[in-house]
Amino acid sequence: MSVKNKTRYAILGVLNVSPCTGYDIKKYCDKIIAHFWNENYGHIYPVLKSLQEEGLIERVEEEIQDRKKKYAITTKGREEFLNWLKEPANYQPARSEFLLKLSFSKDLKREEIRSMILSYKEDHMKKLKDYGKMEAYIEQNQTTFDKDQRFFIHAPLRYGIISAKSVVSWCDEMLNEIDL
Amino acid sequence: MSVKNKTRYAILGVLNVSPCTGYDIKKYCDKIIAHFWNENYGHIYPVLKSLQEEGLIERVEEEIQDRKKKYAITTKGREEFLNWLKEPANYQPARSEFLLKLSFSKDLKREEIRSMILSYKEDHMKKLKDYGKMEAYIEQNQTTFDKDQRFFIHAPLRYGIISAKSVVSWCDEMLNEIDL
DNA sequence: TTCCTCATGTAATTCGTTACATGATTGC
DNA sequence: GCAATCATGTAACGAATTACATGAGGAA
Repeated sequence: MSVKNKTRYAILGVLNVSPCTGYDIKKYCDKIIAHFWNENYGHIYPVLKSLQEEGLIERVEEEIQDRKKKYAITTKGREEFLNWLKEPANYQPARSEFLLKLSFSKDLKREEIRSMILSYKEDHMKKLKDYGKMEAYIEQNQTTFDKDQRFFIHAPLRYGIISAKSVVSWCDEMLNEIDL
Repeated sequence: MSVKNKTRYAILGVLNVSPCTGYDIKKYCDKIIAHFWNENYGHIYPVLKSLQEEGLIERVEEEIQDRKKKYAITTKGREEFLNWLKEPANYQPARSEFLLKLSFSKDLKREEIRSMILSYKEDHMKKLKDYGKMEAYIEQNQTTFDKDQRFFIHAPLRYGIISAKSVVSWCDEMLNEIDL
């Protein structure tokens, strides 16, 4: 178990949806789950290799003609994946560079702090806009996804929306307070 | 610049408040900023050493009698720290193990998903309770902190409260939706 | 023919956590 | 005398990012 980590399960999870290549996995991360997960090639390929060595995934050779390496999850892999799913999610120690800066900002000018919060607010409003687009897309293509599928795409998205909204309202509260 | 990272600035930030030891820095992290930042000894001590080598901090020998190593930020260190403060906070790629699991949970029973969300809700309600206590403490000891100080402690705390509340309401929304 | 996307991988480095190791001091 | 806290550090490991390296195929 040379490389054992979160990536491991992210990969198994994607392969549990459907067999695909390392490249596809990266795309899935960037397109579908980007707002709460990220992966990079430098990690995907080595983990893919070690998962195969452990027998949790296997090569699928449809047409061996090309250089693509398509993988599928094995029974053993599915078992390990489901076990992981059922475990409670690990507590993740928070690390917000923004809050760290803010909490240390006593020596900055009021105006600098204002603009710091303002730009943070804008970032989150932009996020909100993106999420809105995604949500609209899911709504419009209701027929594409069945009700179950929709929940698993929609739920994390709602999470993003609600969180971003709460950040925006926090920003407003702080911008107000800072002028007093 | 052997060890250059966030820890670097977290340490400079704490030392910019007041000179202290590595041990004190750890305590500050655990007590004051734990809800949005964490550090561990294994990282603090080496970084402390390299910051000293770079001349950003220096030893303070009050009474050399004891084994304590008290550090203070230097002018050079303060300069670098303020420069960092003024830069916009780096975008941090999100990684939520909980959302990753949820989005991959299509093969779990509805009841399992319910309890997954429920326990997540409880975690955040507990957080909320802790934040409430801290907030009350600050309110009660208003005289201890001047208005400026209060803002920099209170603002991140409010952030935590607002965020946790939004998570709780998301959980309720999802628990409701899952039964439909 | 040039650029973009597809596609796979390695190496170097940095970053962060955990375990290990040690010992003084303080309060009960 | 014992436990808890104070106090400092190293080593090993594991995780994650970035840079590097390569090349095919298709579109403009």
